[in-house]
Amino acid sequence: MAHKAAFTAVKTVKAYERVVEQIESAISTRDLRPGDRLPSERELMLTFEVSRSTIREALRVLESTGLVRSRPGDPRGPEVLQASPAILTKTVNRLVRLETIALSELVEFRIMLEDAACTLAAEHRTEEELEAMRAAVDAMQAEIANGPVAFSRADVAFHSSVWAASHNQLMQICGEATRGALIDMVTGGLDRAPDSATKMELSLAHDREILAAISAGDGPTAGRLARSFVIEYYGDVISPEGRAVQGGVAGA
Amino acid sequence: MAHKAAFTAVKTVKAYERVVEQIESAISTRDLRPGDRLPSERELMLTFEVSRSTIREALRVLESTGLVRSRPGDPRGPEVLQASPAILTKTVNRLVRLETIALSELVEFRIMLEDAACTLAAEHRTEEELEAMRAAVDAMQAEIANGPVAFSRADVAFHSSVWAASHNQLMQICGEATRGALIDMVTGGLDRAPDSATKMELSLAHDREILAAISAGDGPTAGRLARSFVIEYYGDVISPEGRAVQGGVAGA
DNA sequence: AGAAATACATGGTCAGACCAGTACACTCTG
DNA sequence: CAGAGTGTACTGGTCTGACCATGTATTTCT
Repeated sequence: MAHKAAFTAVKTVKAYERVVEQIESAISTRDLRPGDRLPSERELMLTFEVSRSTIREALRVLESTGLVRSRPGDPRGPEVLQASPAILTKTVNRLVRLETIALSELVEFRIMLEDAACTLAAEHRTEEELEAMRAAVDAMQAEIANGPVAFSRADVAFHSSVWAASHNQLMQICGEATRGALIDMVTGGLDRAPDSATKMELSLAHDREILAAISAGDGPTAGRLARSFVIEYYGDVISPEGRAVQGGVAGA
Repeated sequence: MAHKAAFTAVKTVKAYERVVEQIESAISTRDLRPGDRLPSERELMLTFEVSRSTIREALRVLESTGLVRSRPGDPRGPEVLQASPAILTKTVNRLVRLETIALSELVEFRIMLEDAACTLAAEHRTEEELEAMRAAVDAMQAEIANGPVAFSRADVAFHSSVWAASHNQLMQICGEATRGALIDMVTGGLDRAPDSATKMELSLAHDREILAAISAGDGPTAGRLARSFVIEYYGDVISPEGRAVQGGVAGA
């Protein structure tokens, strides 16, 4: 060996991975926007100079990532999708199910989110958003008669309206993701539907309290209330020592 | 129509999806455990009675989900992997980048995370983690002489150790993601390296304060400190009205 | 002009082939 | 008998070419 050259490691990059890489990067640079169409598989194999199998494998991973959707028979080609927290939910779910992430962590995270969202909502909400939240609470009231499932759906809608009022998309996204994951994990899909009318009334009362604080612009109170209600709600599913119960409540 | 039968919607399920489904479910029921080997693609195509392309597409999505890894030439077949939150990081990152998120929202989110992480760290940290944090702070001290870039790296390491001590992987992941996004947005990659020794000293002093609170097990103080330091750090880059500055500081 | 039938390209799946690479058993050697 | 070197069978990665059912867009017919 003449030179002690600074060679760099050579990693075999699979062809389909490079296809994924390029398309993904085109999406993240906004060269491809939601609603746009990718060329057909047969065209892609020409531009990337690979076989259709390779193109298809790339499309499958893009599809599993939620970036793209292929529909058979559509001559316009695969569609670029709008990014959605749904995929996040699925991933979190899997991790919780595989016990890589403890349920208590999820609840902790949820507490923090709910606190922050309510705090911010109290400070940033517009009149329209306030109106939407009031309407959501009224809807909950109305849905009590229609049973726990309908009520839970209305409850979810209320919380969504709060997140929207927080004016923070990240919290909205994480909120959606954790809600989805918690629902699936805790009850297998029923959102811990309150089993009795009194429980529904209680939930409703809680939400009314929060709404009042948000309406009054009292961020700290809104946050504290949200925090304690989540703890109450999920108190029975967190770890025995009650890890998630602690954590900065600090309520004066 | 004789009967008004309760037919259920029929969705065309693609073949590779059913393969994914079955393997994934086998993993989540622990029928397949990390380290186990899947049959080779050629065997799988026999047991599932589909072509190899279909099997491969299924394996690609499982691989992109981080559940499985295929290596060429390995006669033992694809390996079932230990589930890891790393995959979540990628998803969160993509979401943060794809969603047009205002800088102020990112900072807000960051404030909330840092607060919660420090609060939790103060309550859950072990002795070892405390030691790691002390070591990280000492490293920062030492790196001051080596310039802002080295110092920033050490600073990041300290915060990582705090997140680790929070025992909440979700916060850890979101913390990493927001840090990355903030670095990209604010400076295009330089992590706002403090430009003067005095600024470095200031950062170090802040971190020492936080560490002291964590060490004392004083969650509320640790959280409040973290919050105010992040605000101070990013105060000049958030929106004029200082939206992100508010929000539940509620410091006594 | 509106409705019905058609044409065509698309994605989903399959079969069969070739190659480079790895794990493992085998052989040769000391 | 132990260790180093060789071989080989089978793996995953990629390609070609084919068939089908389906959805869109055009054409045709009324």
